[in-house]
Amino acid sequence: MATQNDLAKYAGVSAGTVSNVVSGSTRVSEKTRRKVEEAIQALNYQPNLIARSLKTQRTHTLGLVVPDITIPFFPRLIRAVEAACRERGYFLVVLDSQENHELELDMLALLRQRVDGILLATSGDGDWTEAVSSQILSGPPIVCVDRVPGKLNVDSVCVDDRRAAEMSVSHLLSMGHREIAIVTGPLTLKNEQERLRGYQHALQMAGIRPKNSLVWNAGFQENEVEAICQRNLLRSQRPSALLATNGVTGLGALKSIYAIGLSVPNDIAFVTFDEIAPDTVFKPQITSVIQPTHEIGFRAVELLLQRILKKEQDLPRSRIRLDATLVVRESSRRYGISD
Amino acid sequence: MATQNDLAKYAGVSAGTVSNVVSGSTRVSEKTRRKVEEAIQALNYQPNLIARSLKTQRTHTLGLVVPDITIPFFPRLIRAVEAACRERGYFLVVLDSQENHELELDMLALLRQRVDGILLATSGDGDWTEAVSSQILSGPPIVCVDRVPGKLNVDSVCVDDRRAAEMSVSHLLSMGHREIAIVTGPLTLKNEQERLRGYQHALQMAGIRPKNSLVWNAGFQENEVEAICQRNLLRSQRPSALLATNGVTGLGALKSIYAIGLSVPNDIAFVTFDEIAPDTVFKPQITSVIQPTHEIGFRAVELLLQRILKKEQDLPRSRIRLDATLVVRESSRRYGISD
DNA sequence: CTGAAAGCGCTAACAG
DNA sequence: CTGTTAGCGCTTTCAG
Repeated sequence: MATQNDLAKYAGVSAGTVSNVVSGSTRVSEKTRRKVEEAIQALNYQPNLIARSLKTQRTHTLGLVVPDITIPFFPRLIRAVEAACRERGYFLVVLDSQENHELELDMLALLRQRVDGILLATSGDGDWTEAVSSQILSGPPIVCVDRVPGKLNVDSVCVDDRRAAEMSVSHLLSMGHREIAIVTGPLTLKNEQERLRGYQHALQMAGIRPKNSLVWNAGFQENEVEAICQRNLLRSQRPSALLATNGVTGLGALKSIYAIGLSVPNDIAFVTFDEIAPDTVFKPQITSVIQPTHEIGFRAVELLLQRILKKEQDLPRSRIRLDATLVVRESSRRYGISD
Repeated sequence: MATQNDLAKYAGVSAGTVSNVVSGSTRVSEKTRRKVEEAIQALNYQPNLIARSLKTQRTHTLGLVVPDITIPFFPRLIRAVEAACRERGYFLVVLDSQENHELELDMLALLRQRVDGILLATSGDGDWTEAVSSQILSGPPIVCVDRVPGKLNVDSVCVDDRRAAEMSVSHLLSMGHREIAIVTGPLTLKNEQERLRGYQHALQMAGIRPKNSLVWNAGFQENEVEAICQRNLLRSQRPSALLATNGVTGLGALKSIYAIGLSVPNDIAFVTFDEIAPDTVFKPQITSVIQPTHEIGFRAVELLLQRILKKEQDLPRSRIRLDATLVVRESSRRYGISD
């Protein structure tokens, strides 16, 4: 691999001048620029990024930590973020914390020296103690995407969780349901709190008093979700509709519905946040709250780069909220109405 | 961030000695080692990886390029590879080439300076001309996983494609099918060639002459797959069973079966390589060839690290083949037999 | 506009 | 066993 020094010798100029050409400085005459560019061609020069990083203290790389790469939502988010990075000339490294807070903190630590900024969709499993938070916040800037820890004071980009939940509940109400249960993920996440709030608010607006017995708070462990759903579904008065606030509880709830031998939507109507399977082939097709993945990714990268590049002016915290879309499919169709 | 120099001053020793302690050299007395370790604690020292890389020409990082992160198989593979890397103390960066050969080559180029070795599951879309190949092979060592380009002479780890296909066909034969079609991905991939060969071989063993009209060669573009399948399924003599050689053609085929209004397995039996949806909830449940993802990932990392670490002895090319498992579910059940 | 020189933080000889 | 030294390849003053 040729170095700038080699170029300098080949072109008969100094190393500093070569550097100026390579980094596109204007302080170089046309003539020498041309000479250096020839040398670049001739020696097939590629700048050494590691050396550059050592000098500039910038890696020109962003990190994205997702909580579970096997959930279909996250690959889509990854693609969006990757596209945004590519557009801005940044390299992206993706890590999967496997819904494990310890691992997540490890990964954040690993990223610290390797990236200029971090996009974080946190695991639901997190404590985010004061100590941990300040430790993390002392590293490269962070923007939370999709999943926002309740306690951490950071920039974030996600959907308007409350409205999305309200929309889902309104839909179920309009289908004639009055007994609507909700199965949430961990309430340590701001999103889950908001989605729950939206659910409660929509019910109240419709003159229905939310019942605690219809709020099923689960974590993100499959077994846990299924156990909680099964237990509740087997009780004497089963709700006529169920809203899951994310893909994990959605899939878990659906599994438990089937395990018990109920069918959707005839025995129980079902709506979930996020897609949990390819939507055209498999039955039942699930009514879902779809997030604008692409926009989330782009806005998050944009925000993060602002933080990175304009560190001078301490921007106020941004909480960007985007609109989600409810896609109505079979699983919430009115009783007894079929294809 | 404290540097080794800071440590040296704090501990009253030289920088070189600090380095010896940090990199675990034995050539250090107990006493000075202790002094330095105290300094490390006191100053909360973290070695600077970039500086280390610049010096050692190693990043202690591996790269994994997958062709489509939205296909459920790849997130699982990523997890396995990530686990293997973690176990060996390596950092992993994952890139998604989106089934686009140009992008794939770009990414390979980006990785060149950032990793010590590359795991590649190639896009089906690739040409791998002589020029491109030698260009790539001049970079860090590569091991292909799951998908192997026909032309590229590299180490690889994948399932025994031929046997897996034979197994699938045998299963369909045992269910009474004689007219079995196959829908393949691009035959530029060694795997697809092998799977096709396995299909043909299994038929011949059963005394059935493979027909060209039952070999549907598609690419990895959804539209393409669906178009080809639809066209063929609408012909006068429809096969009674269909084998898809990967998750992409599998999902495409299934979509076209449904689009035409056929049902599985009553109108046509169906088997595919790889899982294309969560298996317990959605109907129909699909009979699938399951790959040992975990083992693939571990073997691939192991092989790659051998290449990286033992460059002296020019190891011969390894082609590791592992056994796949056929999981029989509804979609290939015998006609007229239901739950 | 160009050259010389320092130094980012680390490792790896090599003396002592 | 420890200190000194010379870079890895690049950017960035600072003189000229």
